[in-house]
Amino acid sequence: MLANRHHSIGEMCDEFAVTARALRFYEDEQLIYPERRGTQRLYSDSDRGRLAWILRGKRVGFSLADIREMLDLYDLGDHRQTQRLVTLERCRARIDALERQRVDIDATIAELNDFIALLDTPSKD
Amino acid sequence: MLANRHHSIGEMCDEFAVTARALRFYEDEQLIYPERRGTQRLYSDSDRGRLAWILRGKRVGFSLADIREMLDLYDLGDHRQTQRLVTLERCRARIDALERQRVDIDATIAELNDFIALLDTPSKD
DNA sequence: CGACGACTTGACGTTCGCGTAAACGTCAAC
DNA sequence: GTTGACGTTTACGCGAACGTCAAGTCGTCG
Repeated sequence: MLANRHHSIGEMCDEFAVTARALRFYEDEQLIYPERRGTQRLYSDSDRGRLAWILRGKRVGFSLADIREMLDLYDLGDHRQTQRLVTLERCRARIDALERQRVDIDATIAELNDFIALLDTPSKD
Repeated sequence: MLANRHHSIGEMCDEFAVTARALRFYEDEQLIYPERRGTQRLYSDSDRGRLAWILRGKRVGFSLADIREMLDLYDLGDHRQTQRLVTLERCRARIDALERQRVDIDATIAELNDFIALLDTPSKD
């Protein structure tokens, strides 16, 4: 495998199916810091790892701000214990939130069914 | 029961637990049309019905635009058959969407659990 | 008369994650 | 030299559902 090569922004876009605009935005938002050769961005394998992290975080519903916080803990020098713990806790909290969402969804479906029933009953006009 | 009385905006706010800003916004968005006495808004019982409709629609996840469309069908002169049918279909579509959301939530929870497992495995640094 | 509270309109601010030009630089290929 | 693909920055826009002033109007109670 070709490790430690540098990738252009276009290559990253292809590989991860994101737009260049998104990558630049993540950089603006301090989520990733590719090197530069002149003005061009050069993404290392480590940057690819961070991006994978970012995209996974997005998939599971974390905000970019949340993701940045967790990524920041990576460079903390305590062998990533803090990052591990914080991320663990965030994941658990997220799972709780999702489970609450599921309950809400079920309740909403029930209310919709009630509504449908109400629409089926003839009204008195 | 005291029917056909008129209610001030403040009374409506208290009864339905919404802000006056929201009620004015719904009016701007053509969801409700209270009468005026001078500049003051007067909400009839029919307006209260519409508002109840609006809030129920919001609870089950319809956008205000969706709700307006459905409310507009009320005044169609076909004894509300069209409204009934359209609303029925929207409700069914909404239920489908919610069920898909629930599937997504379950998948996300699964991915989070995988992630947690991954965090628990010792890494090689 | 004057204060007070409820109400009015108008308009800008908020949150999130980028999209979408505009206008320009850089580099290799032809 | 020129074309084309790719890259760059800056900056405004969007969509949803209101929040939050600002500045004024209206009616009423004492």
